[in-house]
Amino acid sequence: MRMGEGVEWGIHCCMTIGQLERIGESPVSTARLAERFGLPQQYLKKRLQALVRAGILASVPGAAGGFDLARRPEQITLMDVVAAVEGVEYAFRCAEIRQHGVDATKGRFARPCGVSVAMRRAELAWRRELARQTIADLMAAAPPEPKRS
Amino acid sequence: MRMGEGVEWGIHCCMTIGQLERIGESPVSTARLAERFGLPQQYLKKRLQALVRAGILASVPGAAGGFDLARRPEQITLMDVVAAVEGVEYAFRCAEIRQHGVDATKGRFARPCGVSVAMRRAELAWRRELARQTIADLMAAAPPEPKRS
DNA sequence: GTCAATTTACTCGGATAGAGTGTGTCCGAGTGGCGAAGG
DNA sequence: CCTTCGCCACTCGGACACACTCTATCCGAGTAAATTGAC
Repeated sequence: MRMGEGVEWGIHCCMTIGQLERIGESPVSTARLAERFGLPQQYLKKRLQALVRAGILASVPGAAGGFDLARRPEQITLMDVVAAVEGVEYAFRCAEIRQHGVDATKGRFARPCGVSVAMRRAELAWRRELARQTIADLMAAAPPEPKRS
Repeated sequence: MRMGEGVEWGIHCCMTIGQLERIGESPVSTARLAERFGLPQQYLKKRLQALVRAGILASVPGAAGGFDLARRPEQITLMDVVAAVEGVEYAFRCAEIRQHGVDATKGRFARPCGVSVAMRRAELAWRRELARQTIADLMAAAPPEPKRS
């Protein structure tokens, strides 16, 4: 199992945008973010669009455009960013293979699949922990952003 | 993010092998497991080999061969199976993009990346929950295995 | 009838093709800033 | 000097190729059981 790198990009970009917004340098263009992190500019933009659709970032078109935080950093959790980039589906998808076999006697599987329940419980713990941390928390722990070069 | 279906297969197969072992029908061949779940036999075998390498299953070659549980069901956690099939690496891999940019002033990033810490904390919660459940637990909650057809 | 060697059929194990998802790049539409011309 | 119009450069947005991982399949090596023959 592997999480796309877009998650790391999204979180760091949200943090940077929040920090730059605080010192009045917003909106922030993808060019600046890409330079800041050494990332492919076009692809980064594509990924940030997903955050816009999810209502985490707000895009500002035009000459001095860029991206702003759509909500206050305290109200953006890591879970929000992960869901926006990776999707809201569960990583474990129960295909109900227990009913596909020849022994799938009627009524044997009325109860929900125990495997699915166990896996979902673990993922819920994961999501709960992600939802506990906000962008603001990470901003507070990160080193301050230097002025524009 | 998406978990491979091999995880579901592996867990269900471990449960079935454990149940059949209990009534003296072991080892269990991949042919029987594939028929039981309606899965491609060859590919299922390939996936179970990963469980053998991880020390979860034991392969018995020969005419009446198949797979056995290498440990007691109480000592096989869902975390073991997931790690065997999906790998032990963390889903979130910190690429340290914060140091790749132009502003990577020396010493600014002496502390570990907060993003990495937060994501790892969430994954640890996930793994903890997976390690809490064993194959034996799921076997107890599942319907009993019918005799060989 | 018993034993042993041989055959046989079944198993696992790893190496080989095909599809789906994620990654990376491109070009077009739209908007705000800037400059020049006119009043 | 101020206002207004037009141009332009910069931005976002979505559509188009490439690479990699996951999925699926095939064939070969090895082993235990079953068979057959001799004793």
